[in-house]
Amino acid sequence: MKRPTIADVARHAGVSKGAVSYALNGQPGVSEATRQRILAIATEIGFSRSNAARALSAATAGAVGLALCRPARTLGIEPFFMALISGVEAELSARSYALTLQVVADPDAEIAVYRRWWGERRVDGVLVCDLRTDDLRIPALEQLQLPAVVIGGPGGTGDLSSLWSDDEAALTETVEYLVALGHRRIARVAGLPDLRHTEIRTDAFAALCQRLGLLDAVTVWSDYTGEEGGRATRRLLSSAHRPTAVIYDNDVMAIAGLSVAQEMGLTVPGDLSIVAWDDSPLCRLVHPPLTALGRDIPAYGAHAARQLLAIIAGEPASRVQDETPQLTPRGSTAPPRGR
Amino acid sequence: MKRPTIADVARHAGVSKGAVSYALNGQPGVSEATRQRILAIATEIGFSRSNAARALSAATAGAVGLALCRPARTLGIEPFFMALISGVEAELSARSYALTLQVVADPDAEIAVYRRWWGERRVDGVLVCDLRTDDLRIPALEQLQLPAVVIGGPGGTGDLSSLWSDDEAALTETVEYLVALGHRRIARVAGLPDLRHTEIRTDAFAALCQRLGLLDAVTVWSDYTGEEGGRATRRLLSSAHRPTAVIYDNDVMAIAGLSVAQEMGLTVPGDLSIVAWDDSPLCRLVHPPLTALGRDIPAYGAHAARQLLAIIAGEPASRVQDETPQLTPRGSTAPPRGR
DNA sequence: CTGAAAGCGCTTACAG
DNA sequence: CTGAAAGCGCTTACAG
Repeated sequence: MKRPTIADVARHAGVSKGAVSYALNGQPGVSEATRQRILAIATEIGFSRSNAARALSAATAGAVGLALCRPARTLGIEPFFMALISGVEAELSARSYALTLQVVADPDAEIAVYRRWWGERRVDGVLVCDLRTDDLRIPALEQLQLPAVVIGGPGGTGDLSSLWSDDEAALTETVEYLVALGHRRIARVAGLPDLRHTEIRTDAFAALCQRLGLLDAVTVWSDYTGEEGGRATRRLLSSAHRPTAVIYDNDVMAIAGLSVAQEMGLTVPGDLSIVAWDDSPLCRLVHPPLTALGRDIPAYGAHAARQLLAIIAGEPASRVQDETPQLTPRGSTAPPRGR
Repeated sequence: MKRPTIADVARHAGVSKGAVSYALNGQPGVSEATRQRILAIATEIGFSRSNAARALSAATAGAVGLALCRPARTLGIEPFFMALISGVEAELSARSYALTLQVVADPDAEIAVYRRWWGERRVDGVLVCDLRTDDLRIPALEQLQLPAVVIGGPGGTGDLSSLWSDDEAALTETVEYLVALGHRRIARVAGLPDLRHTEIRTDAFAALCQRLGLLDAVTVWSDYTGEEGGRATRRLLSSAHRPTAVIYDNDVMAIAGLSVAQEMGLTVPGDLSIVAWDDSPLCRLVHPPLTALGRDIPAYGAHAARQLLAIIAGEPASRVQDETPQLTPRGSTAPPRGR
């Protein structure tokens, strides 16, 4: 099939190519009547604007980039990313932007991808995930002046726009809930230690437990995989003063922790209460269903996308706090059985 | 930052823009020495080719499209898609192709996306998932003459290329294994009934069970969600002649089934054996770990991507049978407890 | 093996 | 409000 071009529309409408372009872009330069006629003809002959030509002359790619920098095995299993992507994508496609996705091995490779995207004019901006402490991607993006929204923070995002949720508040709510149930020995299985939000949660947990006088509070680090989450749980439950409640930094590790508890002959929630961060359908899949900290992740992604499109449109950088995760109590938490 | 263009490289190298283009594309027209010199200069001044300009003049988008047509809630939770995407992406980025992702609501919307991508010259080809019976996307893509690889089959893919795994063989291996363990009442919780691979599995299951004289063999349909998988399991386990083994069409439903069995006071594998299709880390997360039919899904995605790139490069359509899923026995299957 | 030039399909100042 | 024209940064026949 031969694709119609703007010249075909112009010929059919009896106007110049320029007029068609103005009509298509909703810009002044054509009368409303002419605009409508041009648009109708464009639809009629099945015209779509060539993205390449538009990208070249208008210096806009019509696409937004997302580089995902976790090992493939972690990526696949956490529902978080797919949920985020679906939200991002919904917002982008409503505004006729495409989403370009790339999986990278490490932050250096990710920076290389940003440079290439910038050089190739592949994307008009990027969404940055998994903010780290002293994240080298931030100065790299600042230097490229590539529009970007960092999904993470607050803090550590330089002059770039950012979007985050109040993990400190969510953690506080969770710990206070567990304390109200009667727990005094609470542990936490954290995600990768150099991620900024892990750091925020760890600091908040330490400070809060000290304030509440929970001396046995301990954080152990993991990598978000079920394997590591299970191992960490096994270690925790084997210690002399084993915790009566564990907070996990993601759903997958929490489910692995539940299995380990069952395997060690402990009942949940009788012997051990479990809370999962990042509520997902997985949490309702297991028995007992997991108490979890949830938020609307597709909406989170949609907000980030909208924020990025605003910056691409020329608005100044912004820092936005999104919805705070809410605790949904389910069957995995209860008062500790008296011992 | 000002982006260097091909003209800058040409000036630095003291050659014409055409020569730089030939050097970049590895085409005859420049001597090997000149090519090396041009490439070195390009790297030195940080040149990347504008994708827009290349797309416009070479009539190639440098991108491949993937439209995902499941509701967001199913998408996020099944590890399958992320694993597939990571494999696709690895293959594409190794050949400097980008992956354009779009989430769509239904097959009609998906066809509209293909038309738009074609009209905008956004992608050079597409990967088609979730092949259905009488799939309208097939004639639409044939009409557009948009290069495509259908991940699914065999059959029902018209003149398009396709890639599939032998689900009939995998199902047969599984049923024979369960029968060897002593199971006679085997049920199957299937995915969406209008998906081609569900149909293939259902037909194979019915034929095989009849051949083996398993008269209670029953297939119930579901939608891949844990919720529906759990409901189907509850129904099966409440029937007078409840099955002693259930085969699930995905990992998520199998885990939900396990929870339901536990909730109903049945032990797995003592009272009920469970097999999950699409082995994933989730299957090893639960207790007992699930016996599962697995294959290398990133490799599957990579193969599909490679096949598509070959077609884009002008090779004829091909139909390829990929690796057959392998059964990995774990703790969720055993001989049925005598009753 | 190399250079000059047309052309891909748009957008956008610039005249009218 | 509209038209003619330059230009975006490449690729690719076409001459030399």
